[in-house]
Order: sequence, then C-alpha cells, then structure tokens
Amino acid sequence: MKRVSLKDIATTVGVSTALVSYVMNGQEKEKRVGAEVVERIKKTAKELNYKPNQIARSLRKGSTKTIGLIVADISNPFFANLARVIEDEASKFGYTVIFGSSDEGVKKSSILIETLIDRQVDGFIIIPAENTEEQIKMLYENKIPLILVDRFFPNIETNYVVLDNFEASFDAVNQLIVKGHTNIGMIAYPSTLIHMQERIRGYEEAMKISNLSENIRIAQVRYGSVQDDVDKFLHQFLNGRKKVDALFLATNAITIATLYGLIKFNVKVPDDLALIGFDGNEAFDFFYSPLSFVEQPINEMGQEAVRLLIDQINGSTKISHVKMRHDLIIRNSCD
Amino acid sequence: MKRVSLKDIATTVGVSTALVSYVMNGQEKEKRVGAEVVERIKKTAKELNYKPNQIARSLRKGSTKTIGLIVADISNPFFANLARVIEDEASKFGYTVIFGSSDEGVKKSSILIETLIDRQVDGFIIIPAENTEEQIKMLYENKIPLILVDRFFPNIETNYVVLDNFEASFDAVNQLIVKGHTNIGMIAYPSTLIHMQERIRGYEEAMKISNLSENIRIAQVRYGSVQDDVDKFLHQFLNGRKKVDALFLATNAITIATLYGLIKFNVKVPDDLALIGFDGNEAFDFFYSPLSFVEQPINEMGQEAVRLLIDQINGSTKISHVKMRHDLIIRNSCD
DNA sequence: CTGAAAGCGCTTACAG
DNA sequence: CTGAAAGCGCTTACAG
Repeated sequence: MKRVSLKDIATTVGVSTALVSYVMNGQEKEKRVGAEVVERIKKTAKELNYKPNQIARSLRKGSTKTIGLIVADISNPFFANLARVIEDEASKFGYTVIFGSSDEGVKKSSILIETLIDRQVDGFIIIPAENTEEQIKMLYENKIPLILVDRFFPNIETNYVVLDNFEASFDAVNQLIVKGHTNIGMIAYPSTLIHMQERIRGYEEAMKISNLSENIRIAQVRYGSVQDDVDKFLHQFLNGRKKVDALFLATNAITIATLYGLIKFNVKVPDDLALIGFDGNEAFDFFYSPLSFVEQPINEMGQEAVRLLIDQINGSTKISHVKMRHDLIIRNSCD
Repeated sequence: MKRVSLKDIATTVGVSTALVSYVMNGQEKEKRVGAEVVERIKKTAKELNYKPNQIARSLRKGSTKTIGLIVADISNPFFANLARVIEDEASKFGYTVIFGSSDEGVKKSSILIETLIDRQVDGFIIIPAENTEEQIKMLYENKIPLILVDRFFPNIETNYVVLDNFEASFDAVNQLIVKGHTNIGMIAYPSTLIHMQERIRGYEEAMKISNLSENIRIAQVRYGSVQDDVDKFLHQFLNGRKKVDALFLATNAITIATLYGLIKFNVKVPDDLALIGFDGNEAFDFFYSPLSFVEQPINEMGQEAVRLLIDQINGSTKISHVKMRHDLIIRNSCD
C-alpha cells in the first residue's frame, strides 16, 4: 500500500505540512487557517484517503496511546473477561491494548515488561506474578504509569485495584460454618502474593472466630500441576484420619480441578462434601450441585484500572488503593 | 523515566551514532567496527541501561513487528484460547500482538481495522464478521498481509486457516444417526458467513444421505439474544407437532445456551434429547450427561495462521487455503 | 493567516 | 575502520 503522507496533501494543495497538520488535528480554529484552505485540505485528504501515521506521531509526541496489559494467562476466563473490559474501557479513551501472558513466571514477566517498554506503551496494567516485586519497583521508580490488578506488593506504593480478598474469604468460609460445617479445609496455592495470603488469612480468621482453629487444614497445590495435586489432597482430605466435610477453594482453576477430582472419586456434593469456589465460571452452573462461589466485580475492576491508569498518564500523581467488595453467590453446593 | 538514546551513548563513548547502531544490532562484524570500540559501546550501553526505541526504529524501517488480531469477542473461550496460541507463536518470531473484539459487528470491525492500520501493524489475523467483505477486500487490495481464521470469503483470494466445517458437521450429525436418532434438529445463526453455511450444509447432507431430508429442521437464533431465542426454539422442538429426538448445535455459545435451556425445562439428556455441540468448553464436562462435541485443533490453527502471516510479511505471495480436520469427542450426551 | 525549520530516535547508503 | 548526513512522517515553537 502506497501510504499517503501529510506532505503529499501539502504538495497537492500547495500549502505547508504545518497547515495540513493543523487541519487534520482540528486546530484550524486556534491557528486561524483560512476557510477556503481548510476546505481544500479536507477535500484532498479524503480524496487521497489519507491516514495519519501514528508511529510518526508517537515518536514526535512521545506518547503512543497504547496500554500494555500483562495477565497470567489470557486463556483463563477470569483474565479473558478482564481483558475484554479493559479493551472496551481503553478504547473509549482512544487507547489500544497490547497484551501478554506471564504464566505466573518471573522470566516471562520480565521479558514482557521489556518488550512493552521498548514499544513505548504509555502505561501498564499488570497482574503481577510471584517474585516480580523488583520488576514492578523498577517501573515505579522510573515513573512509568502503572496499575496493579488482583494483587499488589505492600512494600511498593503503586496504584492498585483489587478485591478485598480477606473479606471475601472470611465471608465464604463463614457461610460454610453457618450451614453447620466444622471440618472445613482449604485448597490454595503456596503463593507469597498478597491475594493468596489474604484469602488464606480470611479462611483462618473465620475458623478461629468460630473456635474451629484446630480444624484448620490448608492444602497447597503447585501452579504447574494443579490437577494432580488437587487429586492427591482430595484423597487425603476424604480418607485421612480427620475427614473434612467442606472445602473452600481459593481460585477458579483450583475450583475446576476440584470438581474434576470429585467426579472422578465419585464424591457426593454437598452431602459428602460441601463446596464454595472462587470466581464465576459457566462450568460451575452445570456441576450437578450448582456451585456457590465468591464473585469478583470484574467490570468495575477493569474499568477502574483503566481510568486510574489514564489519570496517571495524564499527569496525576495521586496514589489510589482500591479494594472492591465481592458478592457471594449461594447455591446448592454449600448446603 | 529519562530515556537513554543512541546519541547519549555515542557522546559518552565519543563515536558517531552510526557505530553505536551497528553494534547494538550485532553488525559489528559486517561493518568491521574496531574491537576496542565495540567493547566500550557495549559497556556504556549496559551502564546507561540503554533500551532501543522501537517506535523510532519502526518509523525508520517501516515495520513494527506487530500483529493486529481481530476476534469476535476475546472473552469467548474459543477466541481467548486462540489468542493465547497466537500470542505464543508470534512471540517466537519477535512479534507482539494488538487485539480487539468486533462483537461480530460491521462498524466495530471497521473501526478496529482503521485503528490497527493507523498503528502500522505489519499484518492482520482476523476472524471476519458478517458483511465485512468490503473491509477485507480493501486490505487485500492494498496488499496488507492478512490471514483469515475460522471463516473466509470465497470471493476474495486471501489466505485462510479454517476447519473443514462441512466435514465436521456431517460427521457429527451422522454420529447421531448412527446412534439411531432420526428427528434431528439443528440450532444455528442466520449468518451468511461460510463457516455457518458449511455447518448447515454438512447437517443437511448427512440427513439427506440417510433419507431423512423430511426431518430437517433448522432453528436460527440471533447473535444478540442467543438465550431467549434458544429457549423459544427448544420449546417448539420439544412440544411441537413433530418432536425432535436429537439436536446438533452449531457453536460454543449456542451449545451453552442450549444446556441452560434444557436444565430450565427439565429435559433429560440423552433420553429425551440427544446432543452434539461445537468447540470444547469445561462446562461441557460438568453437564450431567457429559457432552459430545466437535473439537477444533485450536493450537494448530493459531500456529499455522501466525506462520502464514509472517511468511507474507516477509514477502511471500503464495496463497494458502488451509482446511483442518476436526475431532469428534463422543460421550454420553449423544447416545 | 501561512511557511520554513527543527527535532523525536533511529537506520543506512555514502564517502573517506 | 569511522563519521556526516539524510530521512522515516509527524508536530510545534517561531517568525513574519
């Protein structure tokens, strides 16, 4: 495609590129360009099918109108939904989204951040992986607009938008207690990330407050082998000396793996085992005992993240720490 | 962040930017740069934490190493999975992905294409929406590297990677026939797009070949109101004069909506109604009668799309029309 | 009201 | 072996 440049229009009309630039950017009023010239420029631009080259403009203006989004895995429904919300909200402000999946890995996260910096994104929305505190600190210290979502690092003063995970977990576990369960286990990741720590803390606190501290049992499954580990722990939970009668599941992926495991082992929910999961998922609706779960306000989180980021890009230095409230969707599985 | 430029390094070392550029691009051999100079440049670049500005480089080279991906909806699992595969494959070749969701709309598709052209993507991977033939033709005529996935326009000579939808549908419906079903209905979109036409044709052909032409019944649900329309048609299918005993469902979203509808209406699968759906989905596994479905080779499709696109970007003018084969995952729901 | 010119940060043909 | 210089396509302060 032979690209049409400002200069082509300028030559055709017989004016300078400056005038064309003014007109194309709607500054004909401020710059008081002659009405007749404006007309001819617009007409020619249309005839020649002129498209401004954003790359050139970006180089000149030092801004790309691009947001870098780093999630754990774009194919995970939670992140795919979040990405969709971010895409829509960003486009309202004229921003485009470049994305990448870190797979919760330090190395991949680092490469992605480098790549996106090279591409001069105006700011980042990041779901930070474990042990990436240094990377985030680097962005923060270089004053690159940044907003963390889902998790954050307490030692870095970045903006973030997260769920109040402690509250959510506490509420979910308490719901199981209210329903009469006492031997409540939890399946989580052994992650040092705050969202996981808070979910675990919420579970522990709910147990303690109901004098069930002795029954606290937390299984930790590795990110790379969720299904195998879940299966193993389910076996222990269900056949060990001290059996559990309910489980609180810390993430969407863990919940799905648990459902697969329970079907395999032919465990009856909620009679043999009551369940509360995390994050919505169509699959939860079709489990024979529709699953109760903690629902995050994905739309609000995504929108707020974009807005806060754009505020920063526009120069705001206000630090916002947003904690959002969950909803508890109660159905048959936790009876 | 005070960005470090080539010139900063050049000044510090006391050489021209040309030399620095050669060294940073690993051309010190070809350009026969003095070994000692190479050393000093590399050292300084590291000390100053130099990061090349890809925007400047893109402007100069006329290539951005960026792929524009347009899907119907990134939050739909089929497209989210595809996006993930494309991301991974693209990054192997040093490409970054910018994405957008068309919502199957002409206007949104057009805006996305414009935006991505403005951003000078090197090429497009597009799941084309209905009635966007003109947009695709425009890209094609302007020789912008392009590859269509999932669907294509028979009248435009673009590269594409799709499923052999006719084969897949034929096979799925035939499976229902083999299992003894005769009154087999289909729920589809009233789309003129080739993938939907082919799925419908496969259904019709399978019915015809088994002398079941008279039983052909196709319900067409609108993209914007899938659940309502599915519910309505299910009611007709199950309570009309001529009842169906099996359904073939043309897409992932239609399949999910059908499962919700059947649960609502308390229909027993497969006894009252046998089912075969389209595209995998975790939810299918948890339906009380695990769903049989047509599985697309998403990994292969995404990888092939990226490779063919990069070939084009690198100058290949070969036209590739790739049709891939499905797998039929047979489980309880179609008995 | 309009134009000449500098400059964003690179790459690269050219000259020596 | 190395440097001066042009140019990618814009924007914008400046001058008139």
